[in-house]
Parts: sequence; C-alpha cells; structure tokens
Amino acid sequence: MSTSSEDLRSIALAEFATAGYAGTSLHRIADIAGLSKSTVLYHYSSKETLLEAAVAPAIDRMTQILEALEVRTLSAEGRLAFLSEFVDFLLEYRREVHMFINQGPSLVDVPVIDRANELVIRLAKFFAANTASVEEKMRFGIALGGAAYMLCTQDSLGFDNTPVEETRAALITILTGLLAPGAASASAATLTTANGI
Amino acid sequence: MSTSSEDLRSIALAEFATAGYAGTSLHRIADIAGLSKSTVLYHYSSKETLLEAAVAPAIDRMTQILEALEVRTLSAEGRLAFLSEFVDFLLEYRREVHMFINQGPSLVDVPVIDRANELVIRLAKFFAANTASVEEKMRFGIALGGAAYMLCTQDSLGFDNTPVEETRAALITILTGLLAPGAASASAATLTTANGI
DNA sequence: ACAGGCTCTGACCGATCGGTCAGCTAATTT
DNA sequence: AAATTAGCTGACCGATCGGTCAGAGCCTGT
Repeated sequence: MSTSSEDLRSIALAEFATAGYAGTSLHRIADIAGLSKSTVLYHYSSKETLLEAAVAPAIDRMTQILEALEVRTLSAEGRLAFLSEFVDFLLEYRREVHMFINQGPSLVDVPVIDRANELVIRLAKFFAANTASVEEKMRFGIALGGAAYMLCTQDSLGFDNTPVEETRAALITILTGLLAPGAASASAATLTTANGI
Repeated sequence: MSTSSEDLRSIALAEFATAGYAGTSLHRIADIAGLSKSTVLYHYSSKETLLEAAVAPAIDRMTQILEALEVRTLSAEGRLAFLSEFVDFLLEYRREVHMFINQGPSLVDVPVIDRANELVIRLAKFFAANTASVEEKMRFGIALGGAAYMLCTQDSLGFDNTPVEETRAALITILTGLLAPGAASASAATLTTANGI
C-alpha cells in the first residue's frame, strides 16, 4: 500500500463526510491530493471502490464490537463498559459514522453502505429492544445521531481545540445520562475515572 | 402559486433532505412530480431558487424565534418555555433543520444556506454562551443534531406511527434532561403537562 | 544494458448534469 | 372571436461526471 493510496483514502473520507458522496467528484479528491483523476482510478478502480476502502475499517470494527456484544448478556455494569468502548469507537470513526447516519438512506444500492445500515439497525435493536418505549427509542436515536454530528462539528461549536480526554469523559457522562436516565451521574463518574481519565 | 409549484417545493425538500442537494437531480424531482425537467425550471428559475423556496419558511420562522429570544432575558421558566416552542419548530421543520445541519458546511456558497448557518451559530451562542463549559457545548450539539436526525429517521428506528403528541412530550422531556441536567425531570414534567399534552 | 513492474498522466468516451429556447395547448381576458 | 397568458414540453447546449486506454517516466532485478 503506497503513500498515495492512504492519502487518497483519508482525503476521500473527509470529503465524502462533509460534502457527501454524490457531491464529491474524483477530480476534487485528486486535486486535494495533488494528483490527477486518472491516478485516483489507478489506485481505486472506481469511485465506489474508494468509498468502500474509506469506510471498511469502521465497518469491521463495528461488526466486531456488535458480535462480542450479542454473545454476552448485559448487566448494568456491562452496559456501561460497552458505552465506554462505543465512545472510543465514535471518537476514532466519527466521520464514518456521520456518513452512515446521514447518507445511508441515499446510498442503499452500495453494498458496503447496506452493511453499515444493517449494523446500525442491529445496534438499535440492542439499545432499544422491541419492548422498549418510544421515548427510549428516541433517546437512542438522539444519542447516536447527536454524538456523530457533534463530533464532526466541533470547530463550528467552538471547542475544536479541546483535548481528546476531556471530550471523551464528557461524552461518556452525557450519553450515560441520555441512555440510562435516573441511575446516571454516579455510575458515569465511576466509569469515567475507572478508565484513567 | 399553482398546485405544481407547491408540489415541486415539497418534493424537492424531501429529496434534498434525504439524498442531498448535490445528489438530487432536477430530472428526478420532475419525475416524482410527474412533470418534465423544463417545467421545474419554469416554476423555479434554477435549482438554487428551488432550494431557497424549499427552506425559506423554516428560516423565516427560525429568525422570528431567535429575535424574540434575544430581546427578553431568560429565566429558568423562560428557558423551558423556549424549549417547548423550539420543539414545535423542530417537529414542523425537521427536514429543513436536518438539511441545515448536515449539508450546511458543503453549501456555503448558497446565500440562503449561509443565513441558516448563521442562525445555527446564533442559537448555539444562546444555548451555550462563550462562558459555557465544553460539556455544555457538547450537550447543545448532541441535542440539536440528535433531534434532527431522530425525527428524520423515525421509520428506521421503529416508531414512525407514534402520535405526534407523544413524540413531542417525549422530546421535551429528553431535551430538558440533556440541556439542563440536574434540575431536569421535575420541571420537564411540569412543562409537558402545562402545554396540554 | 535491458526488461518489467509501479506510479502517474493527458486524451478521450458516453452519460448526465443544470439551464435555454421555441413552440404547443388550454384557459382566460378583452 | 381574437388575443393573451399560464402551464408545460422536447430539442438542444456547454460543462462536468465517472471511467477507459495507451503511453511516459522511473526504479529495480537480471
């Protein structure tokens, strides 16, 4: 894997996430990378291949997390531990998650995006089972969509130079309060400090 | 304003919100409306004009809300009353808000979207003033982005046939807890019932 | 020195994009 | 009845889209 390939992958991911897949041309990606459009199609045989390469790591990681999750039963502590793991996932793959969430419906014919949509549904089923109330389902949607949006808009919200540790700790606190209202703040504080923040 | 004009406006809004402005062709809008592309350009002189017509009502309403907000000072009750008003705004203009939030950065050269972006910034400044902590700014981002996402994805989250009143009451409860942690649940319940739900 | 990959490029292709224009039809105005 | 207007359409335009292809430059192994 050459340097150009990795450059193109990260440039494409950033552009797809902000301008949208349809709104980003191969010419633009090539320009940013300082290459020609032909070179982009040399490294990735098509625009769709480039998209798949851009989001594949996030999908693999998400699949892995979900499989481990669906095996073990979920105690109250296990739920909080999973939340901590999921926050790390969100922090690392914020742009990919933002893409899945906001462009998933319009990219249904792309196989890799279909897999992502399926993962989101599986996650939703875990967090808000069929027996869950409407409010619980809404809480899950707000947590997922809100976190992805917020993490991709830090600059516009005015805290883009915040250290990652602080963002992580605050996000765990907020999501804990959102998804487990009631027995929230105490457990969240315990979890936050337990992870060495 | 003929029937076709209004049809095209609502079709365009729905398509722009789900597939993105760049990802939606005038041909597709015309097809859905059962008209020709030429007819779309007869009613709206350009694609950008159609976008402006689609989002203008939401921008006007949001401007009106913000101006009224920035005049009066904000007591604790006033803040909750505003939240109730803002939830109504979100419910009515969910697709427009979803557009502003997710496509705002990529449509900076469109004047009407610039106005929308400016409104979001003004709203952020109200909710999380410059003195606000990072966590408070994050809470605002999650609330805004999360509510817009959740309301536009009800079907995928499995509660699309929920009556509006229930959605509204739950959203007020959730957002109150998100934006005013601590003195949340009691006030939220009071506000919810006070609005006749 | 030479042969063979790797990386990269410009020229070119058909399809689709947003947009223009002349003109059709049916209703309305005078 | 004649003229005008609103609503709509297909043909067409230049620009840009994703994608193909032959080949140039370069580095490595023989």
